[in-house]
Amino acid sequence: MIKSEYHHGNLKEEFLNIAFAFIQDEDIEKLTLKILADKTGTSRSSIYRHFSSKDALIETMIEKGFEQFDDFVATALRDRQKPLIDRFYISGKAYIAFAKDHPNLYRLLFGKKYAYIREEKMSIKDEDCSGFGALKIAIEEGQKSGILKEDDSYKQTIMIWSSLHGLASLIIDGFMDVEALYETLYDDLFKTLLAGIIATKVKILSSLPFLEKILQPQETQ
Amino acid sequence: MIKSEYHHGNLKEEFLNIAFAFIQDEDIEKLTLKILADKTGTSRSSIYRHFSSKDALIETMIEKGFEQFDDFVATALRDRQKPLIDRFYISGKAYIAFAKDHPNLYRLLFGKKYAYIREEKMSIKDEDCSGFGALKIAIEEGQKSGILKEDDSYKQTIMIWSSLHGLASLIIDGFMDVEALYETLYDDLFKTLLAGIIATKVKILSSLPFLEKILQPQETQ
DNA sequence: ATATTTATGTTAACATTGTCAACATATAAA
DNA sequence: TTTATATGTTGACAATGTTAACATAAATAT
Repeated sequence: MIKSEYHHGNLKEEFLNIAFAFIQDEDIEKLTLKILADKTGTSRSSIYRHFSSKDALIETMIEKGFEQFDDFVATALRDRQKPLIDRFYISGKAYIAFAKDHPNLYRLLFGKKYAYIREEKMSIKDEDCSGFGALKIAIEEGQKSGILKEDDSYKQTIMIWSSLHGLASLIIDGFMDVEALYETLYDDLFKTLLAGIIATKVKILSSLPFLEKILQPQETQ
Repeated sequence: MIKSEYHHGNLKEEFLNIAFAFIQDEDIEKLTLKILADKTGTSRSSIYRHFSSKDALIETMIEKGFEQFDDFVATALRDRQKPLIDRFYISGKAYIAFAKDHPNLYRLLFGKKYAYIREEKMSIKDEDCSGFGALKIAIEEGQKSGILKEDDSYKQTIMIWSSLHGLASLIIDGFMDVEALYETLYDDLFKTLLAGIIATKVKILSSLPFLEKILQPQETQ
């Protein structure tokens, strides 16, 4: 493929790369077609040869973003080598870390504006590839093995997810000084939520020392 | 005050009223100066006689919005007639209700874009008037009276707030079908969070029947 | 009362935005 | 070699927030 002055050669991917690099630092709202044009050395309207609109580019970003997110968050959940409780802990921490490391992308994925894309990507249908589905499956695994209380797994998944989402959102949206406390907050939240779904009569394994107390059959402290 | 053709008379307030009415149905992003102009029968730039910019109008909305929010959410928290646990329950439910009833306003108040306004309004300084401060005070009240475990009240406040914020956000931002389940979810979340902060050896009062189980000194179930 | 100042609204212009039609050129296919 | 397709440019469009220059009503001073 000869490098020509006129044809760029790989514009579509470069648009996406530039856009992802951009939201690493700035909100997606600030991204303009002019910025994309300038950084690629093309004109403002060249994007329309590759995306039907600016929104279509963003929609593609969201789809790719969810793949990144799901990989990063759900991989630990699926690792059957580790104790289930540890997988929850690690995966939840990865969730927060992802939001902290990519706040603008996280907001894009879980904000209101493009909720319709999320619905497609996170739908229950693809339980094994979405992070949400992976959590639900892990919860069901815990119920079957007796580690977790029998309950509506969908409801429990949402409850845990919502708490993670809340903590992540407060951190990245600059709510008071949550960020300074987030590690302790995460541990506290994890313990509390775990205590809410865990079965009490079963001996449960974890390699995480700080969890020992709640993992022993409960006594009034 | 004579009604003139040229001078409107009460434009500033009317701009705010129209803007609040607008975000009852649509996102703040969709509000334009043209809309404000048309609805008041003035020109697009008349707003600049009352606000230094469009953002300044929105900032005023946020300040007023927080007053609404704090009133709606924190009033129950301060009502010392009721048992403390019930106040938590009612106030948390009001939090969710506010978000559900005014999703665009809620997003405006707790989103990233105008976080700097929130910092002023919610600062620790005015503990008695902000909803956040009221929750913190109520938690401290619970600790002093022995109902709640001794712990860092600021940290606990954030933990509870973040869970509420997470549930509210998932509901209003269209995350799967959370809205359909939210009442059950709220009750479950409340019980779980309460179990995490409650003192176990004290007899605690509530007029809420469904809380009885966790309010009795815990036994393995 | 009259004159002056201040408050409030209008008009016209600006740069910036996303978008599109008409055109241009490079690559691929016939 | 011709034709078709893919990809990029140019120039225009309406809509946006904003500002300067102007207009008029209301408040204040004389």
